[in-house]
Amino acid sequence: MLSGMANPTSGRSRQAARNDVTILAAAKEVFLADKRAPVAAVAERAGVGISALYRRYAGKEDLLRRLCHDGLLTFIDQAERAAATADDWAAFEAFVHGVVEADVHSLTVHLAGTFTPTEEMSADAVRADALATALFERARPQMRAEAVPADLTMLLEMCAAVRVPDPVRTTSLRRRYLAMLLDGLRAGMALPGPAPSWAELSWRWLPRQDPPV
Amino acid sequence: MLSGMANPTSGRSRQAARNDVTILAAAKEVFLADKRAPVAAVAERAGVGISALYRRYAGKEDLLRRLCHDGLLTFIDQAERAAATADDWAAFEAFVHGVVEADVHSLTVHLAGTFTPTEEMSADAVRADALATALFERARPQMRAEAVPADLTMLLEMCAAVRVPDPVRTTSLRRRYLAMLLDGLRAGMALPGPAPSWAELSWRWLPRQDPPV
DNA sequence: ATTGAAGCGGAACGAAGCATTCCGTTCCGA
DNA sequence: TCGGAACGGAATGCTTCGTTCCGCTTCAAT
Repeated sequence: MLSGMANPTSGRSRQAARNDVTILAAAKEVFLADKRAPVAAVAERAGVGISALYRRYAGKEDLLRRLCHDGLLTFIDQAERAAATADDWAAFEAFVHGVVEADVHSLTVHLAGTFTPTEEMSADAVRADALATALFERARPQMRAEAVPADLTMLLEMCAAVRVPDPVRTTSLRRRYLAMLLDGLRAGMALPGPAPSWAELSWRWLPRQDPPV
Repeated sequence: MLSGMANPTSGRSRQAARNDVTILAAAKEVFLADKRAPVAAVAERAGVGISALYRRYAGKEDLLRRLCHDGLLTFIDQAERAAATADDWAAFEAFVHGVVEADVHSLTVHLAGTFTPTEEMSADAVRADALATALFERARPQMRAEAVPADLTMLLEMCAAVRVPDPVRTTSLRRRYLAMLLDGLRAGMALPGPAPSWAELSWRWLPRQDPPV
């Protein structure tokens, strides 16, 4: 085995390695558009057969879990990068922008509940929450008085609801309404009703079969 | 036929008339929670058999259409009531509050596309849009410069995305974030990217089978 | 050249889920 | 007493999907 794997663009294992990322990217696209999409749709989008997919993942749930975990890691990454920014509000803003841009929210929250989470995932979720809360707290002095960290979750949720057929336009529009939301987060009169508690939002992570819209 | 229908709370036709509203209310609840819910779920929620439902509607699509049309009429009604308010911003605010409170948005936009609309529905949709735009225009002087009527659609969309298992709490939280959104609609610096056009938002009314999450 | 197996495509299979129909029953109203 | 409106719910037939299986291709080591 002189070469190990000789040709960089050819060879069986090269193709296989490329399929790894292709399938994952296809899965992200497909499940972002429809979280209930069939597995076959992912394979079709990736331009591979179903076997290529089942060779890599034990089943649909396994793929979903991987996708969700990847999103969670992106979330954490964005938080850590943004935390380096000196200005408190700028750091918070950079973080939220990064999360919205990457469309991470749909991958985590919307897919959560469709599989039983790993312990590692749960730990990462806690870590992600801690990082996000820290960023929020830094920026809080510049927000209206009633703002709480749980509001961040809902802001992201609302941004994820902005969706048109064209993905590029979707991103553009999300920027628009994120700006509005952040402006609303900073100024205004007293907000009606009690703020959301963490408990009220954590139901998303519980296993469920029902498809809320 | 002395009595016509004697006992007000009993009698076959009385029960039937009551089922009319019961089924419609059940359908609203069920399809609000999951627009892809099976017809049987509606019957179960209403506490009736499936026949009782199929006696009233030609099929699932028929029921969906009816539900959507009802929502559209509620939307129009809210707009007309709000239009009577003298203060321009107060009128707009009352309208949006009313629509969010009634959770009309999910009934119209989210259900649109799951059936072929009636001509009457299309006409009502145009009428609804005109009324909403008028309300918007009246309040526009108090908004940030770039605001356009299409923004209203997205604001409602974002409010509809606020959802927790408890319906009462959902309404409460929507009030909270609607307040934030309206504050953001009024003040702030320049918004990024072009505003949405009507054409970009009208795709929702086109027949489709895909379930965008 | 041979060959063993990794990778793979896609048909086939079996389990669900669901809209709709059908039939037997109940009970109002004359 | 009786016709039939209204109904409950099982039965039907179809579609959708996750998963498995079989045979083919391709690569690398011999």
